[in-house]
Amino acid sequence: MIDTINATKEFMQRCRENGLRRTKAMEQLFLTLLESPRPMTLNELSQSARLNEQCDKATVFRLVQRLISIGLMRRLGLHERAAYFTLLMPNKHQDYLICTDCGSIEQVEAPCPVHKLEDELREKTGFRNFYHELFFFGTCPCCQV
Amino acid sequence: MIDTINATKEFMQRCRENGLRRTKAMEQLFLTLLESPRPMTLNELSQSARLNEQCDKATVFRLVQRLISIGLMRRLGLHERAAYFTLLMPNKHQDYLICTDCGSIEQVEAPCPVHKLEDELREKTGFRNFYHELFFFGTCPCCQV
DNA sequence: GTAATTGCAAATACTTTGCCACGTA
DNA sequence: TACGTGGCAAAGTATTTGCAATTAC
Repeated sequence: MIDTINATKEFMQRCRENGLRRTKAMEQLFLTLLESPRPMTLNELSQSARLNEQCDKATVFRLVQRLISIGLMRRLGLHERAAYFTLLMPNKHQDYLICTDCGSIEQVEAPCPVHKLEDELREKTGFRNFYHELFFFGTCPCCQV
Repeated sequence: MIDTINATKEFMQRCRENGLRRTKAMEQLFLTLLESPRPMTLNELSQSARLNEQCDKATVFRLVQRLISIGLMRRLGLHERAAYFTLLMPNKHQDYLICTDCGSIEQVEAPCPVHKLEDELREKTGFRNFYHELFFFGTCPCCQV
């Protein structure tokens, strides 16, 4: 709890250093995310106990945008609004390398290092139809100005 | 090329075995995906050379749904329509375990096995701001009827 | 006081469904 | 013929933007 409050203060401090203004919404957003054991959607955020009736969806959206732009947050998954689909080739697993600037997607040629952990988790967690997805993200050489 | 055609035939065969009817749209969809080195969005599919003016967006959508339901395709990423966001804690990487039925998201406690490959790829590819995301998917014990 | 931030409403964008015509088996 | 599939149009849902009012500094 104290950790959460201190972490929030640190995040707010980093925002200030990056030219953002400290607002109530910002504080509640940090507390909400720090208290959550998992990533959250914009809807979950704007309807959470701390933010609900506290601020508008658009406010949460723009706040998150700002925090992403200064490197305090990240959007998970492929960075397009649309969903991606792939064929399932039996016994062929594929990892991907994605440019966060131009959106290009390439296949990773190296062998996937996750299968061992996948087997362990399959057994330990009791999940069925178990599989994993591994994506690498970054700015590709072409997009580095 | 011949591989692509044969693979398409095999996929069509598997569709038939699962009670789906073989249609032109289905054939063009398989060819398109097999020729693509990466996953595709519904828009990319319905506007691709093979499918464009060949069939409607809704058709592609429903076709993909059917193929997913019989296990020939997969939708990448978290299975919610909305995007997920997370705070970036310095030096804290997190992998996730997600139930494809109830949508629950848990943190994976085991150490992440990807860092070595990440370092290799960072150097080899010349990408900047490099990072990765690893998700495990499956049906959690609670959702296994 | 100045510029960033907010709320509300409207505009976009992607996804999903209804309904009837059509094509496969 | 019977029923899965397709096209078109409309509905649904998440995201994004415009603008005037408000707030942090």
